[in-house]
Amino acid sequence: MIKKITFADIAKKTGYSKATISRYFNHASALSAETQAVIEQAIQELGYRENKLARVLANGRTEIIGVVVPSLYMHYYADLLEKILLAGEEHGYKFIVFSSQEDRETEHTYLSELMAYKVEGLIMVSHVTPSVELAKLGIPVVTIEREDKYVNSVNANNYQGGLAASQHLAETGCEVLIHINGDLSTASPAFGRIRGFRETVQKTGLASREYLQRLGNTYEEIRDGMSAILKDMEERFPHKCKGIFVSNDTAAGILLNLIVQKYGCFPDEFKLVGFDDSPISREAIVPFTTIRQDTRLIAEDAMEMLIRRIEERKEHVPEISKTLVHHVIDTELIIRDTTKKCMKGTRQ
Amino acid sequence: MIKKITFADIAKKTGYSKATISRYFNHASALSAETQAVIEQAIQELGYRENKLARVLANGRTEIIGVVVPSLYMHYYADLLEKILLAGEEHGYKFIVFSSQEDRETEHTYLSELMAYKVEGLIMVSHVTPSVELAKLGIPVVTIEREDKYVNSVNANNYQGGLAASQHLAETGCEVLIHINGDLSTASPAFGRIRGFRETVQKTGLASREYLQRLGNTYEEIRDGMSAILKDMEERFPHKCKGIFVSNDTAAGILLNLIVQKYGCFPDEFKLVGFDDSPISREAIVPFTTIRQDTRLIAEDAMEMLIRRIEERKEHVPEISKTLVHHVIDTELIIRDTTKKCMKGTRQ
DNA sequence: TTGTACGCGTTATCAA
DNA sequence: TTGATAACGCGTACAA
Repeated sequence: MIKKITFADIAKKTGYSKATISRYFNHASALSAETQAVIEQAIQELGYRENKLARVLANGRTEIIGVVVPSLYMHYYADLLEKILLAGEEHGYKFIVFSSQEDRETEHTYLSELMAYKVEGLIMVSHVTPSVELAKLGIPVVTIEREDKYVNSVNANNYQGGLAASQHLAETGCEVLIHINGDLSTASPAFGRIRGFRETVQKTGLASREYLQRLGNTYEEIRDGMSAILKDMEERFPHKCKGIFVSNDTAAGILLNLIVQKYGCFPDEFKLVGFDDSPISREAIVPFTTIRQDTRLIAEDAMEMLIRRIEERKEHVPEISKTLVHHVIDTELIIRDTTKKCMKGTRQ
Repeated sequence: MIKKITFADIAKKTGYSKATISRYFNHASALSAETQAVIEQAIQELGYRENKLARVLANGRTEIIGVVVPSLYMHYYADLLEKILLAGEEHGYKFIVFSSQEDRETEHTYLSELMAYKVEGLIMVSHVTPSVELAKLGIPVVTIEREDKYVNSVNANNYQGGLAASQHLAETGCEVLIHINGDLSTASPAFGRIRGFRETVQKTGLASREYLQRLGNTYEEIRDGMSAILKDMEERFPHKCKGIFVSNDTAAGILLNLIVQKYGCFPDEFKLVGFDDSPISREAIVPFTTIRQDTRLIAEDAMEMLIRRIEERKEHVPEISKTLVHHVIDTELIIRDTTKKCMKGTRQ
């Protein structure tokens, strides 16, 4: 910044024109070897630093993608963001990142900023802005694990995950299947976990119970909720082998602790499966079974999808493609120590 | 992007000049109320979208700050990044974020990109690029919790944290003080934790032992390391009340689990303090005492420091200020359930 | 209060 | 293979 060396300076020093200097950076092969060497030399001597923003004004390509996450406090989002950044950088994209705290208005401001900076596409992870709004932005958008009616998306196969979790519980010999989840809208991809659970209940004919209620965002809230649920479960299904499928690892971990604290161990009477494969599932006092979402795959797929749209727009006129794509990435059951076969086993 | 409306279009439609349209956005108060209304109207009708990149070319201000974190897998970095984003957005800055995976070369590329995009400043959290390099960039730089000899920085008061942790252990009546940490360079701010520990050992005259070795990055590595350390501690100090200060919560949590798994509870013979106040410290089977780094304060301070430098450069010629500033933010002891007073207590 | 004219650093289009 | 010149969209003296 101290002295801004530009193409003009290099041109003057080398005797070539600005156009040739530009070519050196963009189509070097079109220059004679000698020219390249001369320019290379001058660039070094002058200490030239490229200015990609000026290039943007001239050719329209920012190579910037916008990302909005709901927060980074939750491990899942942080992990996902990291994978998104890595996937995009391989293709030469940079990211302007916003964490919206799930505030609709804030998010609106952020989206305006992103548009003002002419981002070429948007990866939307936050879920407070409806997809209709996103579709209106006029740039390629891919959402991850959120309502996606009017935009492209990549989601985990929540249904399959819910199915795998509950089937696994049934197979361990549980007598009653229990599902703990938030109070989800059916439009949310995560609702698939509930569908998977319900299907298993139907297929197996096992007794069941769903606790669908706001789980809370703080440790204390979640703990109190889990505590009440634990009490209720024990009253309703005493001495039955209870297979519990909790929709996220944080809540699952807290429930696990409540159980271990109460019994001094994780009793055979309980089986537990979480969701996300976040660090706590592995680091818990009893490492617990969970459903892994492959964030790397999800991010790479989203990135590829977005880049494809961006390329399309460059070739086929700026007419935004109206064919929406929704990808679903399979999940994986990670079996750990909370789903050992029931010893009493009336079933099996 | 579909049709790019520019100031020229607004000017044509309203009959005003481009300059006046520009004024509408930058010095609206200098226009008559009527003019403002007319322009406002035209903007709406045309569906104008501002282009902040063109503005950059004209006035040099990108309002973009670069951030490089080592990774987002660790909760501490994700949390810190979130706070940085929030602190900066309040001042109208946007962030291009890179996660370098602690790779020196990758990081070099990222830094070049940031310079090419004319970021106004850099927040550096990753620690593989020495500060001499950072100082050469020619833009304001603030580092957080890393080697900072040649640049401005904000760090947690690691010394105070180490002191508080070990003193607290001493006060609970521990007979031997133990510190587990990585094999740190003395240039690393985190080395202050070791200094704090050592000073407490000297002051109290208690028996002590330091385990300074690579802790590892995976659960398995850390667990194996902790397991060996636990064994060694027990052999060296049988039946003594052991006060253990572990330099991060992940490792502390794993050690805690090993102890609880072995004894079926967290015995009076052990006292434990972690570092970071990451979620695991609260969600562990026995919520454990830890040292909290106020990431919000750290981020806000770093942001303020950086912005100050940026402003300075705008006024006082582009001569980069050579007076370095290093801030230190106090930590806080969070007392939970792993540091209850020793019952046997030969001391106290 | 408003307009004119030029500059910001690069790329694209035509020529040569 | 290279050059001249006009964009790109906005800000800002300077003038009116």
